[in-house]
Amino acid sequence: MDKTYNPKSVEEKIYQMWESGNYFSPRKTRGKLPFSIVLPPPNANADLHLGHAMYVIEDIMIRYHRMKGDPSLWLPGADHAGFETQYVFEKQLVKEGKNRFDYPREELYQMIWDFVQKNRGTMENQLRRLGFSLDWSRNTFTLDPNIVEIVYKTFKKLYDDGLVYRGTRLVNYCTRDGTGFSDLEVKYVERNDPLYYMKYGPFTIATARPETKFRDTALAVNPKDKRYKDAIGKTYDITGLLGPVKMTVIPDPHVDPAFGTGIMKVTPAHDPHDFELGQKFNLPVTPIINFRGRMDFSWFLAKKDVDPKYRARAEIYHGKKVAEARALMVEDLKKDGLLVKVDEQYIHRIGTCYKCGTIIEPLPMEQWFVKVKPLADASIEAIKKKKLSFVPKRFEKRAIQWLTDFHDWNISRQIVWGIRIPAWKCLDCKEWTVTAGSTPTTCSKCKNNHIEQDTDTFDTWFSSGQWPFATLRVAQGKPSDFRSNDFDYFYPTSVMETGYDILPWWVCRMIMLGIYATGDVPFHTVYLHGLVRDSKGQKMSKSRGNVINPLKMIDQYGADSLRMSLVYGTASGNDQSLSEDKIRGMRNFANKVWNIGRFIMSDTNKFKGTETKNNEVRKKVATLVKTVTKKIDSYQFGQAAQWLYEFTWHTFADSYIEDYKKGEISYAILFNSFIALLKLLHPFMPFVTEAIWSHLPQKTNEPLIISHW
RNA sequence: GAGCCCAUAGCUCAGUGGUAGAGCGUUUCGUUGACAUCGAAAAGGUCGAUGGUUCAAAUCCAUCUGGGCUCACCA
Repeated sequence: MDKTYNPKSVEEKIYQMWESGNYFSPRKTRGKLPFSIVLPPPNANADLHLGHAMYVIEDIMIRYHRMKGDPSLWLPGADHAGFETQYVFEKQLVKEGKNRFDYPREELYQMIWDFVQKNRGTMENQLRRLGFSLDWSRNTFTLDPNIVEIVYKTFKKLYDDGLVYRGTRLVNYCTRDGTGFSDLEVKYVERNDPLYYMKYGPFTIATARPETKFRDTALAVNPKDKRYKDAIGKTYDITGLLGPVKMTVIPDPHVDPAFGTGIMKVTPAHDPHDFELGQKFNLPVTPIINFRGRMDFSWFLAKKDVDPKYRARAEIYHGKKVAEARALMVEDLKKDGLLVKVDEQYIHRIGTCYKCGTIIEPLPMEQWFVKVKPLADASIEAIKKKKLSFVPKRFEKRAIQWLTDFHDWNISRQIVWGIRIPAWKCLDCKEWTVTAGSTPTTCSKCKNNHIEQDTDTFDTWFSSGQWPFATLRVAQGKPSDFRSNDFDYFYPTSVMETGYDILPWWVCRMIMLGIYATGDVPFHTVYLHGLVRDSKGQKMSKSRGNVINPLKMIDQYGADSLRMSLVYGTASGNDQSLSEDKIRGMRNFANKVWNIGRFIMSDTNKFKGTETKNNEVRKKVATLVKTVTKKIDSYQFGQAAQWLYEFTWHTFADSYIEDYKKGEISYAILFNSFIALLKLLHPFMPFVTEAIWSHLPQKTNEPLIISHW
């Protein structure tokens, strides 16, 4: 054995030994309670970052349960990450002076497919580098045909049950990326924008978006507001920038009398609240902004006998970008004497695209929506009935809050990279035919054969939301296995371990879709880890230049050091700061363990003496086993790691080895204690412990990974 | 407007009813066989503030202060 532990020389060999020995594949055993975790599938085409390295917690649980003898399955997979991936790909296209519209759909899809395939192996090998004991024989990808089939089935079932519907709603649309989003993809940012007070017939209204006022359909006031009580129900003549219009005043209890002038313009086509109000009062939805984020005055220009002055104005506005048009209109308002005042101090929150930062336009669009409430209600019930618990507990409240607040979920995306929606529109009767994946030849309503498939794809989270049951239904063990279908044996899975930041995006959706599709929760425990930040507590990001690359750290200090750093002294749900110093410290610890092993190997039975401390050692080790077991069982991995670190270094090395040299402890006791310690350390630091194990004289040839806890 | 989290040694964080903990850093000493990726020793905190519950509070409760996060249809 070398004087210092050299991770590079052993890690790859050991991982190969594990993998080729099939130790990662569980043996399904009748009468034994299985333990299963589905790995949150990383983006297939991206490198791993430290957040992924946090899955070490899953490896600790899996290795622990495997050693306890539970049939333990950790199921790997990759996510096609629809929009995220297409976004990265498009950026590359732009660099080459092209864009996505230069290619037909099929060609673009194929190009992205190739792009992803090229990068796919990297991510999986990086998971191996971390020492993750994933069962690669069950590896899956969200675009595997058999996974897609399951996603289609769920969609069809939802459709048949009336839980998926096609409808025109205001959709969060990014005019730069050219797709609609669900509510979760909208990032709200605080901004200071001018609030314009303008004359509006007999009234004055305040608005931050004067450009949409041409398609106002009503005025709204709070019914309790005495100032406008008499106006409700009446229609007024109003002269705007494009001439006279008629506008009726409607009551709306949501109007805040203290805001602006207490009277609000209603624009159903461009404001979510106005849209709802419009539904209630039967107002038309009349857009004035198109999907490229430009003003659309074609409805006005199409009018006959319009005052040439107004027509000229509309021609100027038409086709201009929103911000540009707004500036022009404000000038014109001034000219016409319609601008009363401008509040420059106005601060509000506007929706932006979480990816590119472009202002999200709420635009009326026909999309597929999931009716969330029934699904959410069933999920809340399951949580309240304790079929599902959260670690730490506080996230239960948060999950319920999310599930309560969800609006209907827009699952259509106007991108090609993803699972194309299995719905066909009849060009004659305009009805939709939905299948579970098969291609229909005729319209299900009018039996005509003029049908065309929807060009949209599913929101990535719609497929990954089905991940636990989809992967288990697809992954089959050997036919000879007890319960060859993994789903029957491993579902519901034991634990879902992931970052708390995707609780609403992913965890809540998995609960909803899992219960809906299988009748049972997808997992019993949700363990949420915190974000990994830099040593100053700042978020790691490329632009800040403070990103720690996990692979680089493994190269430098070994996988065990990185693993231990991420676990040691951390608590569930809390963010942690990680510094290279800490990783270095853990590298030293790995070396310490190595050298204890070296000492035990080289210095056998030399020292004779009174052996008065044998019992004390025996007792202490027994306590340690109990404590570490308890900590792992209660998901306190950070504390388990601390106990192990403390005992190994400051009790075993500093005291026991010294006492042994004095002859106060027998070699047999020292040796057996070390064996126990190696086992306890193994889930946390699998490589160094397995390496030492292979040097120790053993009765069996069994590797440490399957030794008994 | 609502909710959640954090505040403990110079730095980063564990601990959560019973005499204050770790890692890194600092100071002093140590060159021999497990390990300098080491060892021995030391300095350093009235556990954010105030009040309460308790025989006992960093730990439970209330209020406050500072920092962070999330949600909400403020036009």
